[in-house]
Amino acid sequence: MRVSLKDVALHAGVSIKTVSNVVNDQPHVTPTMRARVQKSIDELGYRPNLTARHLRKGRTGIVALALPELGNPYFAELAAEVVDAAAEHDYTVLLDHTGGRRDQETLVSQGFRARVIDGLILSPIELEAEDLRQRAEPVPLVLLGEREYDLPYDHISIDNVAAAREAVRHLISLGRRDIAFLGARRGRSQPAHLRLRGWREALDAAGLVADHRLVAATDGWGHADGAAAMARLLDAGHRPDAVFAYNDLIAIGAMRVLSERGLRIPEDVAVVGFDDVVEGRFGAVTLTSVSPDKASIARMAVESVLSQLNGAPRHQARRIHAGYSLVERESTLGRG
Amino acid sequence: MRVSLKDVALHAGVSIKTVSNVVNDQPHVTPTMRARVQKSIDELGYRPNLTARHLRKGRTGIVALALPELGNPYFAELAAEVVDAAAEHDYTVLLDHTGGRRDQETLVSQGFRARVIDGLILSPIELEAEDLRQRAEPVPLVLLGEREYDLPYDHISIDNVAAAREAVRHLISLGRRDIAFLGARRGRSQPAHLRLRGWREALDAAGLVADHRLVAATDGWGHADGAAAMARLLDAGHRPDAVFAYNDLIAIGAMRVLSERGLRIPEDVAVVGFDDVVEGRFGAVTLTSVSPDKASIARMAVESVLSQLNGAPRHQARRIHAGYSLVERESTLGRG
DNA sequence: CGTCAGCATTACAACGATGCAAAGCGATGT
DNA sequence: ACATCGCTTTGCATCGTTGTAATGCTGACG
Repeated sequence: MRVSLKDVALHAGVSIKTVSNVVNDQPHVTPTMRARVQKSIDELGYRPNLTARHLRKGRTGIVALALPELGNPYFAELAAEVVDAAAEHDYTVLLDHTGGRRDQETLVSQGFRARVIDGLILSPIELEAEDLRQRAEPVPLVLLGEREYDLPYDHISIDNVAAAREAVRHLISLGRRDIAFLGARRGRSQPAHLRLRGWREALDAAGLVADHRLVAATDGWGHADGAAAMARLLDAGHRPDAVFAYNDLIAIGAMRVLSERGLRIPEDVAVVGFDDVVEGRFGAVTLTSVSPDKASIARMAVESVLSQLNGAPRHQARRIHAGYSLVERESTLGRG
Repeated sequence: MRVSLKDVALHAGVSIKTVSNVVNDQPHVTPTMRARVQKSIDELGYRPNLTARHLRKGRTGIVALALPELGNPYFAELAAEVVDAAAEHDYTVLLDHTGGRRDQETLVSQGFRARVIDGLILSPIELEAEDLRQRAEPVPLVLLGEREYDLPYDHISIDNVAAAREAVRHLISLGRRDIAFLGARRGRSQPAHLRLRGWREALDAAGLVADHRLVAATDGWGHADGAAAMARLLDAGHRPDAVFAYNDLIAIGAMRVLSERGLRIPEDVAVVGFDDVVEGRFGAVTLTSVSPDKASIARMAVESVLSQLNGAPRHQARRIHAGYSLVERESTLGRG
C-alpha cells in the first residue's frame, strides 16, 4: 500500500496536520520541525494522493484535450504543444478523441467520458451550438478550431478567413486564375466555410470568378479524401492551375494524384495547404502552407482554462485569434 | 455546486446508502424504492463524483501513456489506438510525452508527472534498466517498443529482428546488393540494435557483406534526420542501390534527398521504411514499409495493465510479440 | 398471537487530505 | 511570579462515496 500522511506523521511523531503543512509549504512551521518531517517524508517515500487532495480541494491538476483525430499530424503536433503548455502550470493532459462525431463530441462536452478533470479543451467538428447550450457541466470549457458558436465559451483559433485569403492571394500573385478549393466537407451545413469564404473573397478582390465547380467536397480530412477529390475534379474535365486545400493532408493527397496524372507541381498546378504539418516539408515537392502558431494556440487554451478556474467571469466569452504565417515552399515556386 | 448523494437522499426522503445502492444497481432494493430514488436522481440531475468514488475504491479509471514524441505519426496513430482500446474497458488515457529523454522517462516511470493513474504504458528510448530497477512505484507498468530490459515488466513489441530481416530480404530478392541502413542513433549504446541486427543477419544469410560504412547514424527519428543521414552517405561517395530505414520518417527524409540528387526511386535506389505511417502511402513515391499491428499492440498493452490491476502476478514478466507485415509499395517496385 | 427468518434499509466508519479554530508553548513585560 | 501575546502545533470536521454491520420491518409458521 502507498504511504499516506498518517504513516509519515506516525514515523515522525507529529500530527497529520503538521505533515500536511510541511508538504504544502505553509508558513508557521519551524525549520527544525520542517527538517524532521521532511526526513520522514523522504525515508518513507511519501507522495500525496491527488485523488484525496482533489476531493478536498476540488482540483485534479488535469485538463482534458478532446481532438477529432490524433492520426492527423496537425492535431498530434497541437496535442504535444498542449501537453507542454499544461506542464508549465503543473497540469497534465488527459487525451480523448472524438473521431469528429457529433455524439462523441457532445458526450465529451458533458463530461461523460472523463469526469476527473478541471477543464476541457475541445476541438469540435460536428458539434452544434444546441448541443453545447444544454451543457450543465460546471467544468470550464475552451473551444478550438474553425467552428464558430455564439456561446459563452472562449474560442481560440487563427483568423481562418484572413489566412485563407492570404493563401489564395499568393496563388493569384503567381498568375494563377483557375484556383480550386479542396475540402469542403460533403453534406455538412458548415463545410469548412471560413476557409472557403477566404478563397471566395480573395478571388472577388482580384476580379476573378469564384467558380463553384472548382470547389470539391471531401468526406473527411485525410490524404485519401484529398486524392479522391482531386481525381474527381480532373475526371470531370477541370484543369485548375492552382489548388488551395482545406488542410495539408488533403493537399498532399491531391499532389499525389496530380503527379500520377502527369501534371507538374508547381509548373502546371500550384498547391497551397493549411496547417503546416512536418510532413509537408519533406515530400518530393515541399508544400506551401498556412502555418498556425500552434504553440500559442496551446498556451492560450491552457491559460483560458486556468483563468476560468480562478474565477474569471464565465459569461463573457472571448474570441481569441492566434497568429499565423504563410510559409512558401516548392509547391508555389516561381511563376507558373 | 454539484448534486451529491446527500441531496438526492434528502429529496427522496431516504438514506444516502439507499441512493448509493440504486446508483450501483445493488440487489435488495425493492422496485418501488428504486423507482422513487431514480425519480429524484433524474429530477436533480445527479451524477456520481468520480473523485470520491476513486478515493474510496482506490481506482481512477485512468491509464497513462507516455510516448517519446507525438509529432511522429507512428506514435500518434498508436496513441489513437490505445485511447480506443482503453475506452473499451471504460478507461481513459492520460497522455504524456518524454521527448525520448532519459530523465523524463525516469520521472514518468516513477509516477512524478501523473499521480492519479491506475497504470502506465511507457515507450522508452533512452531509459536504462537501472532506472527501472529503482522503481518503487506500485502502479502497474507495461513497456512498449524496441528497447529490451531484463526486468519484471511486461514488454510488448513486434519481433524487430525478424521484421527487419524480412524487409532486407525483400530488397535482396529485388537484386539489390549495397543496402544501406539509416537510423542507428548516434552516440548511443543501443542504437536501433534490433533492426540493425536484422539487417546484418539478412545480408549474412544471403552471402552479402554487411558493410558498416553503409550504416548511417542519425540524431533523432524525424524527416530531417533521415535527410541528413542520406546526404552524408552520398557526400561520402557511397551510392547504395537500396536503403532500409529505421522508420518511415527517416525513409521519407532520405527519399527527398535522393530525388534532389537526381536518383530515381526505386530504379536507382529502392527504399524500405518501418512503421507504415499513413504519410508513406501518399508521397510522390509510396513507401514500402514494415507495418506493425498497432491495434493489437495497443489492445495487449491495455489488457496487460488491467490484468496486473486485477492481481496478475507481477514478478513474472511476459515478452509479447505482436504481429506485423511487410507492405510493398512503389519504393521497391519491380526489378531495379 | 408470539417468534423468528430473511430481506430491505440505515448508521457508521473509512478512503487521504486540508481548512478552521482551538490548544499548547515559550518569550516578553510588569 | 503571573498575565499576555504570538507563533507553532494539533484536533476535528469535511469533501462524496462505499463496505460492513446493525437495525427495522414483513410475513410465515408454530
